[in-house]
Amino acid sequence: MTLTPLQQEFVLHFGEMGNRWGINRTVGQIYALLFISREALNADQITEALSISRSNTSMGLKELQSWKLVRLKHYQGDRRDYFTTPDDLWEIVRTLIAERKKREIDPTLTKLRELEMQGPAGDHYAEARMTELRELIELMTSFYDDMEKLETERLVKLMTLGSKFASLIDKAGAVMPSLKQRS
Amino acid sequence: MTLTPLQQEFVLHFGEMGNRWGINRTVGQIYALLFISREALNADQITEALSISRSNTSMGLKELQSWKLVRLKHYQGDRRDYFTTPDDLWEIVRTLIAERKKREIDPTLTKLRELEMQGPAGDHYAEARMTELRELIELMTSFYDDMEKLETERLVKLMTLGSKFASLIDKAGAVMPSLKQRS
DNA sequence: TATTATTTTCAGAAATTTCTGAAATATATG
DNA sequence: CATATATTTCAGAAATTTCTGAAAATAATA
Repeated sequence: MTLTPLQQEFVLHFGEMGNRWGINRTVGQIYALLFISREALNADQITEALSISRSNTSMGLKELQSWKLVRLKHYQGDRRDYFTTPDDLWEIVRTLIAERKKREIDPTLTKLRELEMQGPAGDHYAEARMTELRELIELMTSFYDDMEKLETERLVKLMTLGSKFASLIDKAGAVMPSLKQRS
Repeated sequence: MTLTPLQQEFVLHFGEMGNRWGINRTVGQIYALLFISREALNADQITEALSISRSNTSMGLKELQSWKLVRLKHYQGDRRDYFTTPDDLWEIVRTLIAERKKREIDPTLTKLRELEMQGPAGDHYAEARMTELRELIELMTSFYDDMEKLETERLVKLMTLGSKFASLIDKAGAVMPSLKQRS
């Protein structure tokens, strides 16, 4: 497996971006490689294409599996595991967002609830700030849940509304006053 | 400056989350501390509260400034810099999203356009995948731009639509067919 | 200008993460 | 069962990031 210059550059870019995305270079590169490969690849092919060690490939694939970002595939008469990304890009994005939410948002929501449970600590400002933060995370989380449920077609339609977007919101009926924006 | 147990725990939590958010522990802690402090703090106060070195504080504050996440404040007869977070939590979230988009999405969009510019490389599948990815990022980016423009009040209303959400999209007029979902 | 106060820079130390090679484990086949 | 194939684990090496202390730079005041 040798990469074309185009593949090479794409893969290296995702390796660099890996840092910013909270995954390491190798994991980024493996995912990029799978993403642009028509056929599923086995660990040895990945290892060779990326010039990394076999064990590094193994760990990277495990990490990608924990993110639910790769699919396993098997071929008749070949007992090696072959890996691919879902064909549907929207599915990939949904998974990515769900996993990032789980890792980056949910633990904080849990922590904030936990701290509030411990009861007032006489630290009025800090407590108010934390409550405000928790409420905002809850609001955004419930919005996420609603968007998550939408079929891709509706999601695409929503995203292409453009200037109609704001007026559409205004047309919708009133909402519960308790959830209105704080001053 | 000594922290209350509540503050302590909140600050430590944000330090831990820092990793997952692509900022380091210290930066996370500094931000958390400023977030729950009623008054603006100077570098020495932060240094003492977090038990870190003065230089680390300096670098952390610089990093937070590059994220546009802190405000500078000055007091009469005191030439030290005092730092705060915006009172408006929505503003903080908007800034955070804008900066993350800039760091995590925009470079890839640029790279994809650059690779497409280089013209067809005979690598049909990879090229198609990259085009698909670019188009999806562009769609999401334009949606982001629309949401970004909304006043907070409308944003909150949108987020509280709940079950009305899906039907609202359906009620909107048809969109340009060229931007419909790909099979 | 000299002095003091404040902040930044930066080389290297410390800590952490990433990666490798070798060994261990697991699984299939003759 | 013995052998071959495939994958995982893991200790330590390598690379990278984070943090510190000391020095330098910046800026106000006497």
